[in-house]
This record gives sequence, structure tokens and C-alpha cells, in this order.
Amino acid sequence: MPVPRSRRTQAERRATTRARILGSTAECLLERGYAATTISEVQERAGLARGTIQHHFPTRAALLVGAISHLVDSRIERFRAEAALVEDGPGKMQAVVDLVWRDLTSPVFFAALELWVAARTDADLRAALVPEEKRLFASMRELYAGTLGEPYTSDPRVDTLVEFTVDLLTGLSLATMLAPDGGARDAVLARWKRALAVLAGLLPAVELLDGPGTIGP
Amino acid sequence: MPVPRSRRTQAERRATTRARILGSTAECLLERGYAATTISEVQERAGLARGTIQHHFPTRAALLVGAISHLVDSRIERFRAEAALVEDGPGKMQAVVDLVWRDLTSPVFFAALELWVAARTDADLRAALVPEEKRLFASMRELYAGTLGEPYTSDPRVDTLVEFTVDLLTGLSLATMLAPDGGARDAVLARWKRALAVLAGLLPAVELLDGPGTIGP
DNA sequence: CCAGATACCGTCAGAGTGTACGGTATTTGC
DNA sequence: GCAAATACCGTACACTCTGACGGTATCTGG
Repeated sequence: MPVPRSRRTQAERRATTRARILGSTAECLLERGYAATTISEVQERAGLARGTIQHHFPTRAALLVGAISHLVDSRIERFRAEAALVEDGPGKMQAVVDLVWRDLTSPVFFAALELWVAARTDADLRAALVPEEKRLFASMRELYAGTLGEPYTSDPRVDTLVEFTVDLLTGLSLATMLAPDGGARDAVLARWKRALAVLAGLLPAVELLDGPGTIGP
Repeated sequence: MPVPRSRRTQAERRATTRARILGSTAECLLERGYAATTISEVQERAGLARGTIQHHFPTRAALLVGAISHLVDSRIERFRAEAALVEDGPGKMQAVVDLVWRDLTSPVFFAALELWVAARTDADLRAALVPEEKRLFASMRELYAGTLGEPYTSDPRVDTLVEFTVDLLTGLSLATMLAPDGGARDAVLARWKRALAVLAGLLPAVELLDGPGTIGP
């Protein structure tokens, strides 16, 4: 006997299925990659009819454009939640490195990477992606600053150090994406934490390679 | 009247068309991306018949695997040529940063990036890619060391600094790939050069952000 | 309560893809 | 020279993907 569904407004119906579709798209990007993220595949994962997908996203391009904002939102939200867990203390700079690292090795990041790389050779995708990524970067910068707080935020070098950290960890994530060598990866992370201390003037350069490297303000 | 072609050995014929196919594949990866790199597209660019492509690479997967080694070879060769031009002098460390940057923003890099990202979700591609990239990294390490020479090579911190540089510049290349902001990009590069000097103990940390930053041994 | 709007469904044709296959031209080994 | 081998060619076919379309269920505004 068919359960009479609770009455939902059109807006609610629309929003939930839309979210379902975009969730499946993200999942598919993550697991199968950009090229294999087809309408049929998304449809199947979402458990919806072909026409439904098309009703919300008339073309594949529109679907992928929709996925962009969705992924950016997820990533910001995820980062915010993780950032809230960072505790104050002498190892805060290092904790933020770990925070950035968790972001740059998270599923959302790799799903977004698929679109990012595809956008290099797809003008439409790029046009939609670039402003969204600007939004992402702006949010991220705020979150970095908010998480670090004083006295870090007032140091003019910190912006640069954050930029270094994000770029470096992005490269490291890419490099270790295919053949994760946990040991080497962690070693680079540990050394970078020490390097940050050196660059902040908290540690002499000769100590770049030794010791535990937990240095605070 | 058909010109009687000079007699070429089978090996020669094979090698040249093979190279032609792989060249077209690389070009296509660069210009159109992984998803749009189809047999037809490669065939058309190479000006060969469909059967010819298939004679050399029975499947699309085989073609892409073939492209991997080809790209790695190109990249090593390209880097070697550029490295030979680096002159000795007080700004050598900085010159190597520029050298790495030219590699990580070169067409071959972006073509390889397409395969790299695709390999994340394609086990066969990954199996072929990982050993080739090991080969690439090994060659690169040699070339870094050879280019830097003494006294850098004997400093145990240099390996780490090279790793930092490569990872950081990889991230920077990715980040600025879609919307190149020359100014911001160059600023990060310049600051990283100074940071290297700080990390090597040649410059005090307080000078991270100021001045031209050409520091030598 | 009911007409119009909107969300969802399922099938279809056209284009494009990858691979199989038989045929022609060129080179090789004897 | 001449068969065998191999490089190159072009068509054919089965498959998948996309976007179009008409049809049904659910909601909304009056």
C-alpha cells in the first residue's frame, strides 16, 4: 500500500532532488572521474529518471556547472567545521598546516580537481568555475585568519606563509595522490612545519632538519 | 607523378609514425583535454588512417599508456636543455626556481597533468603511469643536483628545499592555470626565492618580504 | 475545489565512440 | 627476384551518450 507522502512544497521538492542530483554528481566525479561522469551514471546513482535530471539541468554542461557551486559550498562548510576544532596553544601554526592538509586531501577536493583540470580546456566550465573559486579562496582566507587569530594575524608575513603552505600542500597532495607513500608525505609535512618556524624567525635556519619542531608564539 | 619515396626500413617507418601518433596525442591532450582525446581526433591531427592508429595501439587505453612514456621523455629532454642554460653565479638558487617554474608551466606538464588526474580513477592508466613518473622524478632529481652543483649539493638541507620548491610551484601552477594573474604569481615566486635564502641561513627571517632577494653562496 | 503550473517519468533518434576486420602497399630474408 | 612479414588503409558494426519529446503525478493560487 503506497504511503501517502507528507505534503511538501514545490520549492522543497525541487531543492531536495537538486541536492540529490548534485550529490551523486560529486560522488561520481570522485569515484569515476570527469570523463566517466555521464548523465546516465548520475541518474543511476541518484535513483531518478533521465527526464528528472534534464528537468533540473538541461545539458551535461549545466550539470557540471551546478556541481561547481555545490562542491565549493561543501568544501567551505567542511573546512569551517574542521577549523572550529583547532585548539589554541603553542603548536597552533602546525595545527593549521594539518588543517589545510586535511582539506587538500579530502574527497571534495579531489572531486573539484576533476572539474578544475577539465576547465582548462573547456571555456564554458572555466567561465563558471573561476568566480566560484574566487569565492572559495576568499572564504578560505577568512577562515585561515580566524583560525590563527592573534598574534599571528597582525604579522605581515603570515599571508605569505599561508599562501606558501596552501600551494606547497596542493603540490604535495597531487604528487602523492596516485601512489601514497605515507612516510615520505608525513616527513615533508613535518619538515614544512619546521620551515615555517624558521621563516617566522622562531627557529634558526640550521635547525631546519632536526627535532620535533613544535614551536609556538 | 608519384615521387618514389626513399627506401626506409620498417623500423624507421614504424618509429616515425609512432612518434607522429604520440605527438598528436600529446597535442590533443594539451588543447582539448583527456575526455576529448579520442581516436578520431588523434587520427585526424596525425593525418593517418584509423587502421594505422589501431595497428600501433590496439585500444585507446594503449594509446594513452604510450603517450605517458612519450611525455615523460619530452619533459626530461626539455628540462635538460633548459638546465644547460643556467649560468653559475650568485643568483643560482633563484635561477633554479625559475627553471623549475618553466618546467611546471610548460605545455608538456599540462598534457601530462591530464593523464595524471585521469589516472586517479583509472587503475590501468595508473599502473602504467606510476613507474614512468618514478623515472621522471629520478631524472629530475639528478638534473637538479647537476644544475646546482657545489657547494649546494653537499648541504643536507638542499634536498628538502628542492622538494619544497617543486611542490610549491606545482601548487602555484595549478592555482594560476585557469585565471593567470601574472602579478600575483610573480610576487609569490619572488617571495619564495627570498624564503629559500632564509631557510638556507643566508638571510635573516625578518627580511622575508623586502628587497630584491638575490642571495648567493 | 479546480485549472494552471511545476516536478517527475520513460522512450526515442541521431551522433559519436571504440574495436574488428579484410584489403593494399612496402620492406625483408632468402 | 619473390614469398612472407609488416606497415598502412578504410569500412562496418555494436555500443553509449546526449538531448528531445510527450505523458503522469503533485502542488499552487484563486
